[in-house]
Amino acid sequence: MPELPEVETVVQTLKAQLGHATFTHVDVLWDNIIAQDLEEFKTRIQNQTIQNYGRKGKYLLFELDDYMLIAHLRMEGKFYIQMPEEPINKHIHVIFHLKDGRELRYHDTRKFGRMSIRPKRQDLNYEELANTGPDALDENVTSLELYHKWHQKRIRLKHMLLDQRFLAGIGNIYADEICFSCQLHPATLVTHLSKKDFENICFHTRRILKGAVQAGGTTIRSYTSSLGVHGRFQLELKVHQRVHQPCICCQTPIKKIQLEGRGTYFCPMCQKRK
DNA sequence: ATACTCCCCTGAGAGC
DNA sequence: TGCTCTCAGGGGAGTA
Repeated sequence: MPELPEVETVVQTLKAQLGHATFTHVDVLWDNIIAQDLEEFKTRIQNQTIQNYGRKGKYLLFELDDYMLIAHLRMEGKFYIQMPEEPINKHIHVIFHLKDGRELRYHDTRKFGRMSIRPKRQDLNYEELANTGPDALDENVTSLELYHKWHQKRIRLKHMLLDQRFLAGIGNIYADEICFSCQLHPATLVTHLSKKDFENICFHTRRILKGAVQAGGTTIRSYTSSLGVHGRFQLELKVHQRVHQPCICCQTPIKKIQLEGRGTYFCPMCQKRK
């Protein structure tokens, strides 16, 4: 599923392939993808040119002349740039028509993704982003700030990592990888974490996500209009999806448990509960 | 304020 | 082979 690095790859790829494209109109084939009044969405997109591309956490931000097109891919959302004559896959739910004749098509097998168009504003205070904290790659946020804000909460480490108000962009896969790199049990209570632990969490979060962005970036050339734009995570996962396989550090079989309703992988030897 | 539960969806995999 | 059942999962909404 797309997490921060995949979304970043999508942003960069669309920027390279679409540039300052202009929308003529949009066809919506599945209404629930649109998180606002459908007619309002359709009206606002007309004749808008993309001025800039951005991202906050897992949200894609297309800055238009007067509006911001905000999209979340959730589990399986993808954007394709295709020509009108290309067949429309059954999982295509939104078709943006471009002035240059191409189409930006939104593909989403499970229909979990959402998008909306809001009047543009400088402060990024869009309702969609209300629960989105600082971007995980925003270096201006210090571990000490995060420590003061979070260490007294009665939640587990995995919960904090998945909470987009902590650092936006971390999903289930990277949360497990971060816990592993920090040698912390995902069920550790946040109140038991030290300032040093928060330092490690920030360091490894950024290290892992940046590495994944790089990996996504390296495959950017392979994207074509028919291939789809969805980002690829090619880094080797150290614990996630590796149940029963030996830990790369100590050979202990990786365990899988349910935590916060999420499948959670960890090494019972390397990651001790504090 | 915080903590659950439900919901949105489909494809994959299990069981028969 | 083919049917039915179960489940994953980000995040918002609703409820306790």
